[in-house]
Amino acid sequence: MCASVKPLKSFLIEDILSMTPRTAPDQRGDGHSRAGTWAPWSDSATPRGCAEEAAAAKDLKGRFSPSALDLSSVAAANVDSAGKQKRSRAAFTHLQVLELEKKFSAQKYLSAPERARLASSLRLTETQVKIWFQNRRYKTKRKQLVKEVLHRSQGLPALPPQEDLIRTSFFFATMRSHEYRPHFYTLPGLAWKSIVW
DNA sequence: CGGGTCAAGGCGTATG
DNA sequence: CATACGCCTTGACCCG
Repeated sequence: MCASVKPLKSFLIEDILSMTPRTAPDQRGDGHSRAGTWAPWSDSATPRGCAEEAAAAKDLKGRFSPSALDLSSVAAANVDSAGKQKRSRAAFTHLQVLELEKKFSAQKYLSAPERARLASSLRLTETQVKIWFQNRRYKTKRKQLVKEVLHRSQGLPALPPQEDLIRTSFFFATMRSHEYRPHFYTLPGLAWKSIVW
C-alpha cells in the first residue's frame, strides 16, 4: 500500500516515508465501511509494492507527475490550518483501475471472497474495491440512461410505458443530482453541450 | 477560476 | 442487528 499524506502533490520518498499511520478513512457509521478492512500499514511499516506500480502510476490521465510514486489507496488526510482533518481521495494506479475494469467487465458484482482476493492482489482494501464497484455500477447506469434518452430524442423506439416511467424518473433524479453540471441542463431539444463518454 | 472526474461520505433500504 | 447495495452528494484534485 502506498499511502501518502496531503498535499498529494508531494511525491518525495522522504515525504512518504515520514508519514505516520492514520486512522481509517472510512470510520463511518454506515454500512459502507463496516468491513473494517482498512489496514494500509498492517504488515509493514513502509509502503509495499510502490516501485512496481510507479510506472503504471505515471498515467492516470496525466494527473500526476511522471516521477510520481504510486498514490494508490492514498487514503490519507492531513490537517488543515483550522485543525480539521482534510478529507482524502485515493488515486488508484492505472494498473489497479485496469484490473478493476477487467473484473467489472466480467462481473458487475463480487462475492466477499472474490472481493478479498482482488483487494489483496491489487493491494487495496476490500472497502475500496467494494466502493469502486458501487461507483462503477452507478456510473454505468447513468451512462446507459443518458444514452437511452439521447436515442429516444432522436426518434428511436420508445420503451414500454412502465419502464419508461421508471427510467424517466431516474433520469430526472440524475438531472437533479447534477444541478451544478450545466451540460445536463441544455435539455430542451436535447442540445446537450458536452456529454463526453 | 470554472468545470470535469472520481473516491469517499451519507442516508435509506433490502436481506439473512 | 450487521452488512451490502443504490442513489446521490461532497470534496480533492486536475486541466484548459
